[in-house]
Parts: sequence; structure tokens; C-alpha cells
Amino acid sequence: MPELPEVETTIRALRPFLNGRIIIATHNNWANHIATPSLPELQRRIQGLSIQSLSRRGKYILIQLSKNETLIIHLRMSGHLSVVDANKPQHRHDHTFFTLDNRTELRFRDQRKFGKVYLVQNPAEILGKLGPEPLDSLFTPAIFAMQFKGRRKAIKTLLLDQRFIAGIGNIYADEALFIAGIHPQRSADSLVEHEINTLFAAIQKVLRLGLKREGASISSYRKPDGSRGNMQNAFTVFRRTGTPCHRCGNPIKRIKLGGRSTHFCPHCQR
DNA sequence: ACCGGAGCCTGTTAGC
DNA sequence: TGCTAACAGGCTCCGG
Repeated sequence: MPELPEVETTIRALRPFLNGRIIIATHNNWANHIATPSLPELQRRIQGLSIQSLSRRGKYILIQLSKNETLIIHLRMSGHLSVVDANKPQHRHDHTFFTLDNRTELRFRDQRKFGKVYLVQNPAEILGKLGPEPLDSLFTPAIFAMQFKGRRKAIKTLLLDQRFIAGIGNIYADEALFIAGIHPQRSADSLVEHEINTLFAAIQKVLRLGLKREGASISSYRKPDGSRGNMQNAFTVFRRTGTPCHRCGNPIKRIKLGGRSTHFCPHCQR
């Protein structure tokens, strides 16, 4: 759920509360949240470091700290970050806490417990395999096209592969393929040049729309302050099974592809 | 290299 | 109505 637009919306909201703060303590009540290093080592290394900047790579949140340490957080399915008064009662699903120097706390809530926290000196350890950033100015249709050669996987499945392209999840994959008019089961190497160009543009368009609408608040996604994004009101196919296609009026179809629900218009997507 | 499926979790929903 | 089972989606690991 938190995909590129949701993660980017989250860091934009957190920045004013985190930049320049000092982390004075870390608490955790769900050991599996901490991917690396061990909790005691993380607590020791992070204590007293200042927060220098927040950024994003794919669906990962990067919090650059002093002493060349980087705190990396992945929200996975149900993760949520907020900065609140340290005295505010904890939420039932709050599992990791970073106490800051101004009586506030960065809290990592995670109902499904799929989220992960990493503290590393070298972020490439975690991010090294990620594919291109879809909205980066260095990413072009020509570069995208080269990645299709010899790939026979269904295009939808490839869009979900973070090594192929970073930041896209189930929502934006389905929405981008609808905009591009491409059937999700098409083999990637069957796409001709103009289709790849169209898909490239569709990916950027739908991600920018998601950013503008501050993410899709289906199920548990909320902005850090608890309010909802409204991308869910702009869905063309996602979770619209059986309802009329906005373009042709035929019912939206749902299938399973690579174990994931996939929504598309059989008439408009070929 | 590719693919499918299990596993990690819990809240919500579909179906009997 | 009340219960159980399936489902949801991000990612990794395993076996074929």
C-alpha cells in the first residue's frame, strides 16, 4: 500500500518535525521490526546522533544521521510514521519509538508487523538492487526500453519487481497499465517501442497524480497527521471490479497475476 | 534465468 | 446472526 506517492507524502510531512533534531533514545516492543543491527547495537550507535535530512529511494525512507549513519525504514503493508508529543498515549500497534530532544517522539506504528528498520553506514547494502527511480530526470524511455529485452514475464509482474523499477506497487501498476492501454498479462518483450514510451509516460503520470493527491487511503494508509490522501477517489481500475470502465463502459475485470489481484479493462487494454 | 507458492501478520470481509 | 476462512498487499526465501 504505501507505494512511492504514499512514502514521499510521508517524508514531506515529517521533514519539518525531524530536520535538526537529536535522537536521544530508541525503544522497541516487537523485536522483528529491527532488521539490522541487533536492537542493543542500534540503540548504542544511534543515541545522540542528529537528523540531517530525509529522503526516499523506491519505497524506502532514508533518514541521514550524523557520524555517517543512515536510518532506513520500510513501511511495507501497514507501516505508519508520525512525530508526536512524547507524553501522548501509545497506539496499540506502535512498535518502535525514537525519542527526540524536544519532548517529541518519532513513532513507527505497524499493524501487520511487516515493516523493517535498518541502521547502516552504507545504504547500498539495503538499496543496491533497486531499479531506476521512475520520476528521476536521469530515467528516460530509452533506458526503460533496454530493460525489456529478453524479459518474458507478464508486464504487470515486472512492474512490481523493485529491481526492474523502484517504487511501484499493486495500485499504481494497475493504474499505469490502464492509462497506457496495455493488458497486464502481455509478455514484456512483446511491447513495441511506442507502447514502452506510452507506459513510461503513464507511470510518471499516475505517480504524479498520486503525489498530488497525497496517496491512496485504502485500508490503513494515512498521512503522518492521521488524515487521508485522496488518490483512492481517482482510481480508474484498482478495486473497481465489475463497475463500468470510465472510457468504454464495459465492466472492469479482476484476475490473479503472480499471486496479486489485478484489475483491468479487457476492452481498453490489449 | 524463470516461475509459483509459502511465510510473515492482523483486521476486515465474504460465505456458509 | 455467528462463526470460520479467505483475503489484502510488500518482500524474501525456497523448491522446481
